[in-house]
Amino acid sequence: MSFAQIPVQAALDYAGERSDLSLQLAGPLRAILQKDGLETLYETLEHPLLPVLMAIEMAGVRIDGPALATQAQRIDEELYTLAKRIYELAGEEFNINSPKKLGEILFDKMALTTETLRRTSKTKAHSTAFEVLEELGLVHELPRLVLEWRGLMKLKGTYIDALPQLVHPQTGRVHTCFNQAVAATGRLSSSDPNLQNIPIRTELGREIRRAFVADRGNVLISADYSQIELRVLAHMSGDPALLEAFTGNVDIHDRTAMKVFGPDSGLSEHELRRRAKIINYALLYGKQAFTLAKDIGVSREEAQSFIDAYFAGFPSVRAFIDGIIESGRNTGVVKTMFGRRRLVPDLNNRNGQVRGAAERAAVNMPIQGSAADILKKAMIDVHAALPGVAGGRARMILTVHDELLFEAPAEAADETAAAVRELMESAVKLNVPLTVDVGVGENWKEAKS
DNA sequence: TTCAATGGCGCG
DNA sequence: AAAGCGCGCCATTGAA
Repeated sequence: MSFAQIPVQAALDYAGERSDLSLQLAGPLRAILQKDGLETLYETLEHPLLPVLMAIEMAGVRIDGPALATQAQRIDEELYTLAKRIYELAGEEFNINSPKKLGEILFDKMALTTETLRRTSKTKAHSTAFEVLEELGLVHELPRLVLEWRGLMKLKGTYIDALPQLVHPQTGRVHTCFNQAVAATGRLSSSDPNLQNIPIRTELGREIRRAFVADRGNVLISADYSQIELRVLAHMSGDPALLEAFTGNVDIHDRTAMKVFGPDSGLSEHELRRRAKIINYALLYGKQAFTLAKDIGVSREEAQSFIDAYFAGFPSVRAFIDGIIESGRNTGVVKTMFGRRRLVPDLNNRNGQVRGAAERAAVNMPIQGSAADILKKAMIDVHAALPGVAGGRARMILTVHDELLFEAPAEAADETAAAVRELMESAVKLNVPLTVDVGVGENWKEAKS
């Protein structure tokens, strides 16, 4: 959308050139749209979305800089303490941020080993990725400390230190750039800065998210689609059990737990739901028993039996997956509900690894892409309605795949929340209801209730 | 100084 | 790491 990545002088030179090129390209590109049956998608979705994205970018988001600065100090102290201990255990000082140096310490100097050799894909060096350090952590303290150090370092470098520097001097807010033609599935991406990967999963992460705040007198309103990809799956596959669960407002993870683990597995409700959630979101895209076993802490054989039970319980899902791969192999293309296309030539690749990866991507695209289509439609509808809501004082300020974030005067919070929920839930008509969770708060974390 | 490749990891 | 998918950004490394 913006010139975020283009140097100023180049942008000046480029502006005129881009206008001319756009004009030259319009004809040929229109012909391609027509040939591929994409004119409706363009006219009704992508083109109307453009001004919405521009409005969001210009609105920006307010960041509580001092709050982040306070965090930075505390993190620095923890990092210093951790590093000192790591150096003691290693018997020398080294760059913990360098996988190369860390590997030399762990595997050469200390001679730690993993069950099976893990090498990085490009350089065939010893991997020091999370799973490796996690395994090494069972027998030694140092890798555990390195993981802790990495977690702090990641959040500090990527968010705590970086975000305050990106506050625009004129607006006092952070303005991202939404990229409309990057993701292969039709999703939007966000860059400079990326506001679609703000932390939330750890306590420190949640602290960072609390630094995304509303202006004085305003509140933030978060509205996110509940399990939208699974609902899209229910709609597209027509699976009776999935349709029934969503229509009857049954908790989908509990339902999967029942189908996969049975009524008397002996597991706690919480553990059942946790495992079922992983299964729901993973199996659809081809997760293997090997990886599932690691994720939920069971044997490979048990994991395989869960996978078998899942597809036995949702038979149309199996057929849906196979159908996408089959038609993709024949036509070279997979599509979303709205007709968005992704070319998948590698479905016929003779290399099994490459072919397998292509199959998983091909199955993922119609689901992830249809969810993206739906959110885009909702964005257009909501943005069009905002002038009539809360006296036109509510603004859309962010979009994150299945969530929209708004800023509105505190006294208009309820009115705005209700309007947003209604518009999002009725943006698209599926064979299952779309439900939206709405929350209000002074900051983003609080608004996600 | 800048760039690209790499390993690694934040989010949905 | 890869043997769920989709992204973008960080620091390091080596080269230009």
